[in-house]
Amino acid sequence: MVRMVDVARTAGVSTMTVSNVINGRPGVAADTRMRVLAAIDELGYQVNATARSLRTGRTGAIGVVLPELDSPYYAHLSNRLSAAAQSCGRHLLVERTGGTRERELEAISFGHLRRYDGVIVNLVRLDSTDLARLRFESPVVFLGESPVPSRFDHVMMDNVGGSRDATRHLLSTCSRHVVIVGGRHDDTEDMASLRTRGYRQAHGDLGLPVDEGLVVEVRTYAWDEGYRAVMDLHEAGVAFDAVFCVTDALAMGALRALADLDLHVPRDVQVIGFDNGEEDDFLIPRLSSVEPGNDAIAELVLDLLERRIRTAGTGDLRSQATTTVNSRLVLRESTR
Amino acid sequence: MVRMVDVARTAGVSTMTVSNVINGRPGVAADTRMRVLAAIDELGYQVNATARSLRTGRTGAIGVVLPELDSPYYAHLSNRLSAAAQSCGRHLLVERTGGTRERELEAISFGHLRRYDGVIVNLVRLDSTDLARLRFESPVVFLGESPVPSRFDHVMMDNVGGSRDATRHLLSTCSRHVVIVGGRHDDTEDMASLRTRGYRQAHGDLGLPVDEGLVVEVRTYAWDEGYRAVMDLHEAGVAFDAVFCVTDALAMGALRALADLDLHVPRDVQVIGFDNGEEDDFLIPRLSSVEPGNDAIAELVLDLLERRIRTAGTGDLRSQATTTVNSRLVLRESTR
DNA sequence: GACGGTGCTTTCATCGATACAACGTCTCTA
DNA sequence: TAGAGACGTTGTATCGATGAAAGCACCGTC
Repeated sequence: MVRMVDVARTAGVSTMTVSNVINGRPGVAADTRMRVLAAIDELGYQVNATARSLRTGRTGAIGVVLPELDSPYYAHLSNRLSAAAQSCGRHLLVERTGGTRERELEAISFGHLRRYDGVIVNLVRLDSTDLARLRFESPVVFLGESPVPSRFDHVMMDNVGGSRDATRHLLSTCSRHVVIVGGRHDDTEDMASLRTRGYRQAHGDLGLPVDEGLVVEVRTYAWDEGYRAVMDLHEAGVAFDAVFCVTDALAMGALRALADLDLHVPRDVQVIGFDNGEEDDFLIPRLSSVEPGNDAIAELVLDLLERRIRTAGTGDLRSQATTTVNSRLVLRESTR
Repeated sequence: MVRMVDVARTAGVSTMTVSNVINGRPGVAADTRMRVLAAIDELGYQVNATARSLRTGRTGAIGVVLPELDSPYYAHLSNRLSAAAQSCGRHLLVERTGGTRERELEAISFGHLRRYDGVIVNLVRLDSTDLARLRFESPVVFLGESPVPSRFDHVMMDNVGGSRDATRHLLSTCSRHVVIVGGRHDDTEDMASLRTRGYRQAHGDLGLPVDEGLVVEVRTYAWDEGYRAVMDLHEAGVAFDAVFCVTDALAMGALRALADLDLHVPRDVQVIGFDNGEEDDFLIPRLSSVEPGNDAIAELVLDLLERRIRTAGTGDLRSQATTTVNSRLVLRESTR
């Protein structure tokens, strides 16, 4: 284990000088710098990030806490964030909670947050009261649907608006029995409820009643549940001529089920997803979807976090707010 | 900032006793333990992971270094690893290199590896000579195709065998002009070359020549390139009756292109992918694919890493080896 | 020759948790 | 009653880098 003091001895200087060279601080004579660099090279020295971090209180890393890593939405999100962070010279680490309360609590625990200079958190289980008693040192930006206390930065997509647009499109193109896969019967503040709210609003706007039999709840938001939902409806003899799925993965499952039932999309049944994943353009038929402003979200989140990190400790917290990013309906082949 | 010494003062003991309580070490009287726990609770104390890590040399985290996070394969892999690591009580962090040489080098640098107790690395740009001059303190397990010096643990899938099986299936079901999308004309040791090798072997086994015009190179392994490859072939007037894609994403693009060309799968053209992603079962048609043993790989990698971590520093390195996990062809609707 | 300034380098305390060795107290045995 | 051993606790050095402040040359100026 070669330490800074070893480099210093080899170069015939003090550790402070080595530190100055490493951190590019001024006030080191050119030849001294050369000697130090040579010693570093010779000994193969590398800074001990842990020691540095203990001393400075900074880690040089930012964290991203997500429920899952394999759903297309989170996969794209983490990739986007990572690429963006990289381009502004930051190290980004992704971790997964599995969507459990216990691990979400741990992820936002004081001790855990301190591992990073800043953290981006997407919670799905915790609610405002869980967050209320948190004392933060670490800059945090929240992402996602769960409401957070107003003193925190929070970026969310326009779940209600996006769903309303999607549902309205289905209703205005002569579909009369629009299923929502991944909807909720009760109205809380999670993703499913918000998207269902938009679905209800679209019906209300057009003076149409919502048939609760067309609101299908799911256990997960993955492919198989979308498939199962459509199959179950069909077996139960429920008539429908459009399906709005609250995620693209559900929509993929729904498309597959409709194909198995020999129902043509979009002629017999229209389908719209949510997330506008890159793969939507390659499905058969190409999937219409709500684009929640993915790029804008990633950029905004990093921007807010960067600002928090800069102003950390100054007590300057004027900018906290929940920002809602506009969504946009992208129509492809699965709709008329 | 509440420190251990604050807890100690409040509880009227020394920091060592607090440390013993926190780390569940024996030799603390029951009532002392109670007082310490009460003090911890009262002050809201949380261990400073950085300081602990500096002292012990352990971080409690293991790292996963991947080229991308949004390709279905890596997304599933990271999710699997994370879930498995969690179930054996370890904290897992994922980072992305973007597939650049520079960032891959940084990721396996001595200083960077020390951030973790152990690291799982999937490289795509570096070769054996880059790795040759590395001195590791940190336990590392390599994943993926690039060959690594024999002193390291390395888990890879059976790229050649899987591709051979896939190609053989296509050839033995009366396809005579099998395209490989994502193939390579020259033979190196990267993923594309290995999978092309299997493709060539299958031809050789049956005494058939390989038409280099059917070996299509790609820039990335994502959807759009699969689409483009098939479209280009068609526009060039190349005749083919089967497509083997070296990743599932490419295959999705290929399926989409074939649909646009009004070619029926599998009647006119058969398609096989590679990776056996969960979404394959929901594509139209359901995609036949090579299952590379994803679960086995994740389990094996963590197991090897765990062993490395345990034996770290003991100089006990007998177990290094390249392990190849068996692959298996999963036939669905895109093949006859 | 004394003085002040500048440019470079060193000294030393510090960050917070851990582990070794030592210590005092108590109990048990010879 | 001395000696050994177990038990619980404490003092202190340590991990490796950092930063404030002090020290030391060296130069030009009056």
